[in-house]
Amino acid sequence: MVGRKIKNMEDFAAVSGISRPTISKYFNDPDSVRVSTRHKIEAALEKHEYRPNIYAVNQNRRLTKNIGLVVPNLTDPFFAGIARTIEGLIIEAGFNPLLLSSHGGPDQEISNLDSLRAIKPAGVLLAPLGRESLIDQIAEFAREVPTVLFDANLDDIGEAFFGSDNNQSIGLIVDYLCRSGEPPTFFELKTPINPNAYKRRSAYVAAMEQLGHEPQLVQVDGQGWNFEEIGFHEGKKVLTSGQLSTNTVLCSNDRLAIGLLSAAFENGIKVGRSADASLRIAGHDDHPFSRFTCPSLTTVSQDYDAISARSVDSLMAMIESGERVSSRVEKLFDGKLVMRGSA
Amino acid sequence: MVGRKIKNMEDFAAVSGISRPTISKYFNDPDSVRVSTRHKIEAALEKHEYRPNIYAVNQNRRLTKNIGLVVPNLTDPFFAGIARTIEGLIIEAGFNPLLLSSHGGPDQEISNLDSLRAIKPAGVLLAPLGRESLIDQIAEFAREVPTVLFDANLDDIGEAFFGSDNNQSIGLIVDYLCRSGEPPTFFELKTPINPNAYKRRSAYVAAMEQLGHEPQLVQVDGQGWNFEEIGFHEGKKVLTSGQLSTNTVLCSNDRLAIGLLSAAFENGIKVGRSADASLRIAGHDDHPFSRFTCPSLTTVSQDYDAISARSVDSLMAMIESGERVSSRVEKLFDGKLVMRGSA
DNA sequence: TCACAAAATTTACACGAGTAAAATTTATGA
DNA sequence: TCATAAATTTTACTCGTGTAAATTTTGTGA
Repeated sequence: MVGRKIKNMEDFAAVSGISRPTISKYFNDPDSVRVSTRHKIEAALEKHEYRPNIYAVNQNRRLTKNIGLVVPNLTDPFFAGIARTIEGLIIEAGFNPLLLSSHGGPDQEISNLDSLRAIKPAGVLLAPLGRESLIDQIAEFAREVPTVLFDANLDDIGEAFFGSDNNQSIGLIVDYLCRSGEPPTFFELKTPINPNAYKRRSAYVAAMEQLGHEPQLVQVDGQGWNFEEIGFHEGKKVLTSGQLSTNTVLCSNDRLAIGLLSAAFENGIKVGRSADASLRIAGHDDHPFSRFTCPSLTTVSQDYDAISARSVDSLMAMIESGERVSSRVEKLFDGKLVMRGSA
Repeated sequence: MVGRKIKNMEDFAAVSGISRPTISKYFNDPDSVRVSTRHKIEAALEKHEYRPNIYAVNQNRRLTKNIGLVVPNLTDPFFAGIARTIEGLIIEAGFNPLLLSSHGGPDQEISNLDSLRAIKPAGVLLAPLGRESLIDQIAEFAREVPTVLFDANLDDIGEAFFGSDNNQSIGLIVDYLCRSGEPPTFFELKTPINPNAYKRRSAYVAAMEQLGHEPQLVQVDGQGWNFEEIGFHEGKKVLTSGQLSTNTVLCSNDRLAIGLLSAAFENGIKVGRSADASLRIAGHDDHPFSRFTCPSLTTVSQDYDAISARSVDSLMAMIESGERVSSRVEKLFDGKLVMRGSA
């Protein structure tokens, strides 16, 4: 350890015997300097501990190494999981992820984008709220900053969208439910926030019709993101009022199903596929918790590894090429049936 | 809208008819300039849309307005909830929160602190992993940056710690369980990651002894943060092997309890406080999900509004005074009994 | 109206890097 | 060994803002 402390690149250049701009080059790409030089720098680095000042670096770079990652609601373990996966991919690609949650609110969503703007990110991965999103402002942001949407689509916003094929996945589970018992009633919110919910609704209707069954929609009231609560309260009403024309319920998402399962339990209704059960309940998403419901929840898992990977890849491609895509890419991934105890 | 675009403070100073340094003063504290000046600036701001470049600002400020917020695991809705609350408080205080999750890994925890170092934060709020945390490195960080610990304590690290009084809360629920039925067996991990778990263990032992009962510990194997999984698998073994000497189980945390409830259900064991139930299960933390387990989980809620508020307040006080505290503060908050169906 | 202290503003320089263009060094082939 | 091209390094200037010190303006009281 040398006496004098390294405060900036100048100091570090001095102790390593190399000029400052060369050091700068090294930090931007270690392979861009001569090997002998690189070794000298790395030797000095081991002795002196120096890291370029992030703020000074980013002030002058045309593009920062920051990537914004905005999810609608981190309190939902489903999004927490995706966020974690994507964070890892961003770091792997040599960038710096900045995770922001919209906490279910459109104002927070915009405020998140504003924070990101200030940070001059190289790109942004955005899972929008959906129906409540302030479309115009998001569109404007996406025009300024390379943006890729995932999970929920907004028409023509961003350079690409990656999500689940609700037609395929709902078709899959409707098919399974019909084969294995009575055709399902669809349990959902009357006015969902998430565009996927609308797609799932029509996918359900289409799948039922194709199988020759009449679609049955049970649409309950409820606002916000506390789906378990809604599933529980409204589910209780539904279960006691005899609104169900069959013994099978397909919920628009797992969180509603978790609430409904809880309601069924409290009402002494036995759920499952065994002979003595009087109700089957299925969900969609393979929420981290659905393994541990009572009974465990039959559902469809989204291929969010693929969604994450493609979203990050596509953003990286844009950033590296420095060009916006000519035509917007939309790619939907298949879900997989996860058979468990509840249906 | 004027023709020429505002690129920097210089430009903005020109169009507003004020010198640049005065503008700078204004952005640091609008009340530090003469009222007439402030009005001029604000009028110009409405016309011209200008925001100081974050990087240039932070390069020169001794202290940034950034506050790091590190939680052990964002995938756990409990921490996601706290994080959200704390984020709000930080923003309210006029700072900029940066949320990082250690994802249950000590290396990630250190790497998070390293990222924060690079950002030169005014302060950091850290909920450490606990036993696995790389103590020395965290201690070193806390010496460099004003740090307040919450949720889990590490001896003598940081300027303050705010958490739950496990003695009080475990005492509360042990007391309740003993009054209302058979004394509880304590279900926990053999080698927990979280220091709170150790405190809860000894709090349980103390509470039982005080009530004249013999403590019964069931300590299961299991690593990592997938507590539901551990509770489920190990719980199954415990339930079938007759290790329980009473019909009541107190779990070290709700996530274990959720797994155990699931195991009980699969084994056809009826849980609850009704006459026909053969097992009572209670947890600790009031996890967001414990309302929706089957039956709903009796537990103890942590006062994390208080924990969040005090943590932020205490960090702000340090930042504003610019001094480290002379003696480390530790404050524990009481939990509240949440009576539900399971016990 | 004037003197004077207090407050606000301006001047001037600093911060810690990126990066074109110029200068130097290195590698290549005869 | 030398000329030459290619690669690397250095010189010199730039980015957008903070801030101490110097200057100017403002408000107050006589």
